[in-house]
Amino acid sequence: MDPKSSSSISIREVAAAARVSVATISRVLNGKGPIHPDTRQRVLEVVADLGYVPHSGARSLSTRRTSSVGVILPDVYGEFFSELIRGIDQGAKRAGYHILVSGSHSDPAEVDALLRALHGRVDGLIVMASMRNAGAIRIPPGVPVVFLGDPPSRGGHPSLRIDNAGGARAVAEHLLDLGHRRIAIIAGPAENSDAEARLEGFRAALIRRGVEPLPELLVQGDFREESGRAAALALAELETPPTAIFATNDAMAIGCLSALRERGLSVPSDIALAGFDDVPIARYLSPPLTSVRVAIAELGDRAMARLLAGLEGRGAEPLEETIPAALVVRASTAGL
Amino acid sequence: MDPKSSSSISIREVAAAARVSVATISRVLNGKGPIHPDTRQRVLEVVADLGYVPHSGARSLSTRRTSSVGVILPDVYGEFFSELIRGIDQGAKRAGYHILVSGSHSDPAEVDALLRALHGRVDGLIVMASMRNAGAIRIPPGVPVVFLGDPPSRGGHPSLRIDNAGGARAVAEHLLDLGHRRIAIIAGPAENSDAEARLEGFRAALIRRGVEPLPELLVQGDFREESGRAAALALAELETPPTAIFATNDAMAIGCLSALRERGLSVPSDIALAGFDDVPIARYLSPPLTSVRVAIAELGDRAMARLLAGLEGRGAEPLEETIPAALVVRASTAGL
DNA sequence: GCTCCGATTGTAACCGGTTACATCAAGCGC
DNA sequence: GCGCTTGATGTAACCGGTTACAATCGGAGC
Repeated sequence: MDPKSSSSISIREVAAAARVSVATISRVLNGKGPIHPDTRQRVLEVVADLGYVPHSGARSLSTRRTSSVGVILPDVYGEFFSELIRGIDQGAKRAGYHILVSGSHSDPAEVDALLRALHGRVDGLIVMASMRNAGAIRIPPGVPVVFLGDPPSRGGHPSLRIDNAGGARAVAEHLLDLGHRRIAIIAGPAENSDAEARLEGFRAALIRRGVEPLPELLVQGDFREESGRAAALALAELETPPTAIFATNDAMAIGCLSALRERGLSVPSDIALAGFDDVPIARYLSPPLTSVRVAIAELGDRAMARLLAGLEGRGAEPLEETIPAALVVRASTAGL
Repeated sequence: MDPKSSSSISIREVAAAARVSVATISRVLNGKGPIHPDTRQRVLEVVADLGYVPHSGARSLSTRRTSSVGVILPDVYGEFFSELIRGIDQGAKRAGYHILVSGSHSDPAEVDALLRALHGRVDGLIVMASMRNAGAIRIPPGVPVVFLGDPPSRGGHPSLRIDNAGGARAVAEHLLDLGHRRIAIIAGPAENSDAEARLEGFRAALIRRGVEPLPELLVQGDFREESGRAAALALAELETPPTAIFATNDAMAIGCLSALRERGLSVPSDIALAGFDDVPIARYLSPPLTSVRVAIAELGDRAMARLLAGLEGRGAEPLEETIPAALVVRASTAGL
């Protein structure tokens, strides 16, 4: 009723107030060992009275469990990471864990510093290192880690990835089935492994079907709307414009759409357009955008599940796991 | 070169290996107190050799500083929270802090449990509790906290908010200046304080200019695209449809746009449309969407700055701070 | 030569919990 | 009545760092 206004009280003070030992307080609060009902009652009253809250940091030190996991991402910007974090957080909460999130780590050295800072603060790690240079990351031995995205399962750590190639292949086959042969591709950032997998998956599918990808129909983008705009404008300038465009993510597809409309080109009658990611607004564009749906939150959730499995000893199952990507056909690629 | 493969080594083992005391190790690693160059050299070599990484948890216990702050959000879904987290993370990183994020806390009791679990794990908190029932949250005494959004500065904790009312007013005046008088409003979720502030700000501005908001032009939404669609369809059905629509967030405006186009109504010539948030794609819609730009990341950054100020003793300044919201006019509200 | 001082380093208490082990009393079987 | 088991609780070591205070040592000052 009148909690000490001072900073915080320790278990020993509670013990003194309840006229028992610290061990008893600890046991009552953790439901361990036999405790006399009267004692438990008294302890709980004192605890409530003093407004005592155990110091998790101290508890972690002696139990060697922090109940939290570190999440290291290349960035925390945009729809994708938002969903990813949501999935991870969801999985964490279900298991009573907390997540320590850190983003914007372009530099491997920075990631390294972060890993050190996290030592003793987390029980395990979920690391997404999309950039190529990620190979340099040194995971301290003995720490359970789950990788997201590209890095091959280094050091036997499990990894999860999105089926970028499969999704891209589905788009390619869909466009080919519609009769398209002059298909442009807007690639993502060079150092991004998702971007690369999508590009390669798409090209491979074209080739498999006997359609040679044309160099002049490959435009470099950076996954942002503006680069999609620029790409579309460049493609529209060609003497023989493509009949279809595959943007390797939705943001670029959106920029694309905006530019095509400006140019007076109609989608899909003049040019068909497909994206990747199936962001929530894809279906609300006009025309609604054909895209590839990836269960991003599920990716996060699975990652956390894998990590927790590792933490609790029950180990591996398959070392690599792939989250499926499903084609979602909408009006932007309606038949020719 | 051959770090022990075992889990982890302690400072005492390092001390033994370097033939010095633990105090010396600590001093070398933290740059405290005078250390003989030779000693420092030797210690650093041993540390590198053994791959020793200090246990942050233990350090926190004795220094009583965790270098991390808790971030409690009602949800972590969507563009808004993504940006917010980015801003917070950015501010945190600049100051060498980590962030413990937790979302999806609809229930105040849950938040309460979380606060307890975070005790001793974080130095301070950033709490966003948009839901009405948030008043029940009991912040433990002595913990620096910064609130985001609605809650009045309880217990003298500083709070930051977005200038929802101001932004909404700007939209209203813009539409009025364009000559619109029959203006529909798509409200956000009832229990959301941002939604309410936008709604009220808008209505107040209309009234101030002598335009009475009509009940039949007020549609309930939930901040999601689909509710925007539904609202637009309902409004289009009216005998006298509005000449302009203010959607209290962009997601709903996007749904709206999609429905209007489907209905064959042209924006802005048939109906003008404005949103709120200025999400990245707003400018790529067709027509580009008039919206209200909120520096969300800045909100997060400021919140962290305020919290850090509180942590370092240099206290208050104004207790409440408002992040401005600026009208961004685009084609969706071009002149009549 | 002796005292004093600063540089350097060690010792041990402490942060706030958990828990192995010890203690003590009561109940039980014989 | 005695040894043993079981229940309830206390004692103190330990988790892995930090740091106040003490100790040691070489040179400066007198």
